[in-house]
Amino acid sequence: MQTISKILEIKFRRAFNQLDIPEDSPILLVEASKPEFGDFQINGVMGIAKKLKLNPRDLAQKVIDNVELSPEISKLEIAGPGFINIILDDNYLATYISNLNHENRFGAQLQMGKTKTVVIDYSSPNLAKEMHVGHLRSTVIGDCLASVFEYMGHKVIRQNHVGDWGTQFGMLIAYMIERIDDGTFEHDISDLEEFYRKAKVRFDEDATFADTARRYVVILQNWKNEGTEGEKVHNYWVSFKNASLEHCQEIYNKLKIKLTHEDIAPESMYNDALDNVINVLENKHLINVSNGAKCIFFADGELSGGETTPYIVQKQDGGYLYSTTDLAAIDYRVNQLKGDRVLYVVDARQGFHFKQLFIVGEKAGYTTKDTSLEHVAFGTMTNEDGKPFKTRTGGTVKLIELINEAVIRAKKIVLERNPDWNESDREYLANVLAIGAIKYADLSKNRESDYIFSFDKMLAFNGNTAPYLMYAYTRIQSLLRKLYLARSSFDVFDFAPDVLPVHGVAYQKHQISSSLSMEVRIDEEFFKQTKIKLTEKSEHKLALQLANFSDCLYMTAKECYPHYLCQYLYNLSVNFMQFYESCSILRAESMEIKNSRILLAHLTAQIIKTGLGLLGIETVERM
RNA sequence: GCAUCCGUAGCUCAGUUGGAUAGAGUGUCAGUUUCCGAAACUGAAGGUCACAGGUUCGAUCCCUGUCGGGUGCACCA
Repeated sequence: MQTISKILEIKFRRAFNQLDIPEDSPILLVEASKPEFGDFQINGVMGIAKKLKLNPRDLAQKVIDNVELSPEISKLEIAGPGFINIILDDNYLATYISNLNHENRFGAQLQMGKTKTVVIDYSSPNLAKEMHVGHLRSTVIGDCLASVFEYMGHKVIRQNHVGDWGTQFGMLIAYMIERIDDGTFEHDISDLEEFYRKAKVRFDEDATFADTARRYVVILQNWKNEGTEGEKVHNYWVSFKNASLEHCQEIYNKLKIKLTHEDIAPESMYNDALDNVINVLENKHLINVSNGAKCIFFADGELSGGETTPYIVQKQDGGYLYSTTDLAAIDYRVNQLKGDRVLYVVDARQGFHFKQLFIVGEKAGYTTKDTSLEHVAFGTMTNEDGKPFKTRTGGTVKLIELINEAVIRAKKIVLERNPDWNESDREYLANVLAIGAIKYADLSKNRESDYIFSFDKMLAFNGNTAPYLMYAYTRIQSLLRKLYLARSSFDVFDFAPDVLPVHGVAYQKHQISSSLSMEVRIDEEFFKQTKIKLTEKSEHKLALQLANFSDCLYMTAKECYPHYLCQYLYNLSVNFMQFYESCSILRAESMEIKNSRILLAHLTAQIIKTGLGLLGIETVERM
């Protein structure tokens, strides 16, 4: 069993072969651009006709004559200058989506084919400071992509390449020790930003302090040989890092980001490998010394511009740079972790650096022909004037503040909508909505363009937003709940006997005692005994969209574009709403159709929930 | 200066190796609740795809140029 688009492609390729059309001619099978053009369309015939100097409509007709319709296709039509429109057979489509379920990941497993190892570098905050809004996109986009790859059956290795190295840390440790000595140090370092600011002030105003700070950096680098002071400085460094990582983890927990301690691969991890990076480059005669710095220069055309800027791997004072670390990281990710695709979810402004890095990495021999290093670039987050997102005074906005603000606003809205709810339910919903809104607003836009952040727009609760998708889901769940009679307060339900023939199950996902998180599911027996029947147009449309889930995931993963998945889920929800408005379920004309529609609704809910889950967005059962 | 990304409806955005009459949402206006959740659905209006050439059956997409904007370019990360 394969995706419908793949099956159609094979069918048409066979027809092409019978007409002696070269194997490398593209079929160009795509989803129909408009409903009146059917379900799929073939765009390739016109190009081929031109190449072979044939009349495109005649060729299209010949192709159609050679395609075996049954059982997938109900009708083929020639349209315009030589398009072929494909209308799928209702029975076939119905059977196809009947086979979509959790076990085969709604068809996504079909794409597994070759399992790849995907290394994803994302989030990667600097531990010297608290996470700020600039870290949001990398964190959210990277986490989504990791989930998608995993869901499709690939092996995913997350790499949180946190910044725990560099001159700032000498300064921070010096300040930390100073505070400990005068007894004013707080061990949790509750406000890292403030701590950094004060350390910087000390660094700038006091030359002795600055010298100490610089000395600590050197000590840190060689601490194993620096005796007890080295050990002391090293230990403070470790404890500072841990404090900072706790801040990060707090954010990850709030945002439901899957990163854990296991995924942390700090810059310092590569320290011992840096000498060797230089050796490798030198052995390959790639290094030139310029102004005392070790550089790699590029040949004309190698970078398609910007070749005059060298890639510096060692400063004149002997120190290494992030460019050196990044090379060591390539070696590790490709040769230790065995990554087939190595993704860097990093700001687009670092595009030039990655362009250079990947070329040098290849020259150094760290990559193979089969490895793909990819800069998954994203644009800058701006305010509503299109300017970088800053506080009124021009400072950086802490990520935690942005999250809290979104929750506060969501709470207000929930209170207006559901004044009769209890406090804990409202709070729970507000959290899910706020986090979902933040993530969806980001993920639903093409990651490569700059993105205007607006609380008002993302919390608008209508249109292409997380709340709309969540609403579609709750509407279906509400419908399914109606099909059950409550037997006890929360956990077990019976089907109403005249509706469904078998037992259903309901269970609680979370520990909180609330119907918000009580999910109703239809059990396997019902699936087995119910046949989907597509009679109405809106049912056909919905079914087609359900069938295309795995194609959507495939494209999302291929291009690393989460907005493909968002667009898909939005369209699915719209299709469902239209179906829901035009086809009565509870009052369907027959039991057969009623049960079929219940299954359609159920399947829709499950795919919305799964899709949102891949975006990192939770669902609720009521809202 | 070189490089790079962008310019699509009032606003926010889609547009999958070049495909049919360029699509959504929002906002505006007009409809739809004795019926499964109106946080919904239906319809109308809204466009010189920045501009000018070129390539071809066909260009928002590819090429050239112009205008306007963002970003990056030697020892920070």
